[in-house]
Amino acid sequence: MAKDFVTRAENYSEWYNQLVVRADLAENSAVRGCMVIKPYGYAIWEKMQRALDDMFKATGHVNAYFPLFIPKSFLSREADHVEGFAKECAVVTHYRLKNSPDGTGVVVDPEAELEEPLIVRPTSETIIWSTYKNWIQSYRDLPILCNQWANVVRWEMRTRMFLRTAEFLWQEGHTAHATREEAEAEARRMLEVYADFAENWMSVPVIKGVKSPNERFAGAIDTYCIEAMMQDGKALQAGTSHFLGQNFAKAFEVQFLNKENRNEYVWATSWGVSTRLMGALIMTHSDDNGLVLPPKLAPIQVAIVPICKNDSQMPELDAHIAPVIEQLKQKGLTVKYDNRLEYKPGWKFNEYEFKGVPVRIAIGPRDMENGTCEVCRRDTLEKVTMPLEGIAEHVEQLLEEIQKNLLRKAADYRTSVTRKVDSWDEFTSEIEKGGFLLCHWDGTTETEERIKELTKATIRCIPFDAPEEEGKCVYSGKPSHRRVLFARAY
RNA sequence: CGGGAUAUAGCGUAGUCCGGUUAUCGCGCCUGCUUUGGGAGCAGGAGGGCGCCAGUUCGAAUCUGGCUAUCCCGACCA
Repeated sequence: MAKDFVTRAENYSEWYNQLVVRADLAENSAVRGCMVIKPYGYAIWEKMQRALDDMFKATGHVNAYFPLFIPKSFLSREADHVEGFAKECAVVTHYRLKNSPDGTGVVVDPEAELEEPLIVRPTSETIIWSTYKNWIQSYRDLPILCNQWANVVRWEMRTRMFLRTAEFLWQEGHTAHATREEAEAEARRMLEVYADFAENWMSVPVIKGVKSPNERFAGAIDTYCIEAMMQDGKALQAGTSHFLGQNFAKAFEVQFLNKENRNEYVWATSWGVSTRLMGALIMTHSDDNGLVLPPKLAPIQVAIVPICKNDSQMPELDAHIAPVIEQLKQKGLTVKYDNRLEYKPGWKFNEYEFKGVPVRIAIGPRDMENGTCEVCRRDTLEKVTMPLEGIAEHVEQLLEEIQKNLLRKAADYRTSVTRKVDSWDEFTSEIEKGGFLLCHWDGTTETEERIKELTKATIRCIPFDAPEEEGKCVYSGKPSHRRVLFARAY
């Protein structure tokens, strides 16, 4: 059968959407801009959640849950915050429907208008800080290190599966601290957690840095971020951590009594990653054969496909393979044994490649005779026939190798599309090729916006590890002390 | 909200310019037999009235008007 999507479309986004659909991850919902995450896709998200949650707990955080609805007045308490989100809010104005007068259905009951409209949270800073006000009186109540797993709604003009949906799942951490230093350190620490997760669980290399003032979160003093590079040369913001200063504490009157018996405003951070990470995962590793998943996040780590001459042989193969499955499970691996008779082996091979299963084992009559099996790794599609003896140990090592290889491959790719650019001519031609451009920038928002206007490139971040280096702004020629990271982004 | 495009079976599509028997083909689905080491073969079968509304006409998937939805490009954004 002809492969019907894998010839990479001219249009990368078409390829991506096809890939998502074919890999059984998600589909568009009947609700505009919303996404149905299918069981296989959700299984990946659950693995991400679990890993992240463990990392949050290990850094002393606890989970809580806050309301979906935010009174309109709360949102407007912090000026920058409301300005940033006002244009994309879903608003609840009524609480009841009634039969329409002409009998053709139901209409909103005009009698049932809310006194104050409710906003479906686009993020929870406001509702949480209105709550923290009640939780905090003295320095003894600090710090508060809370996280919530939730859904949020941002009414985006244009949506895209996993990368920008109207409703999305995420976690948002909201912490409260007694000192500026402690809050800043917290924001930086959580960014490290995200970078660690991206690289060691997702095999997605990221660049850590700070956003330019223009790209800052609405209401933040500083926004730290991790930036990833997708295979089509576009950058993707994969996670953010904000140092909020005392902005929200002031907006919601959250003060604490310090050791000197004086009232002080609380210092805040917030940080979040979303189902967008799944978009990053897909766009970083996938190839024309389908999804490629890092072993640590793959819902199925090993797929075993028995091959037999006829139906009656299957019980014999089942018996032969049962101990192998057992050994693999003993190692804590997730194994899918697919002995369905209605699909042929070739079909199954393709199916598990679509789904990104890291390792596939095939065992047939020939192997039964020889005591062997065929092991195929998804990242390189390399096939090796080897003894069944010790297969569990081998697979365990292979999975680790694949996990590392994916990161290495992605990092090599990123290196190959990252270059230093020093002139405006070069910038305009190089940006067309995609990738990261490391350039000097004069530090002004005017220049940044002008560059965006002319080239669609934005400053992804000012990398933490950018060395001090004298140079001239790639656009204005004004002096600069370090290079910043430019790219076209999702 | 501006520019462009599309809407025919569960999915992907032909037909639309130039109206005319029973709306095309592929995948998938159902039945049977043969198959099973890279998406099996053959035979038979089920399923749609062409996004919605109105109009023109003896006759509309096809022409006209309106509406809706989706996709792409902008503006906006994690």
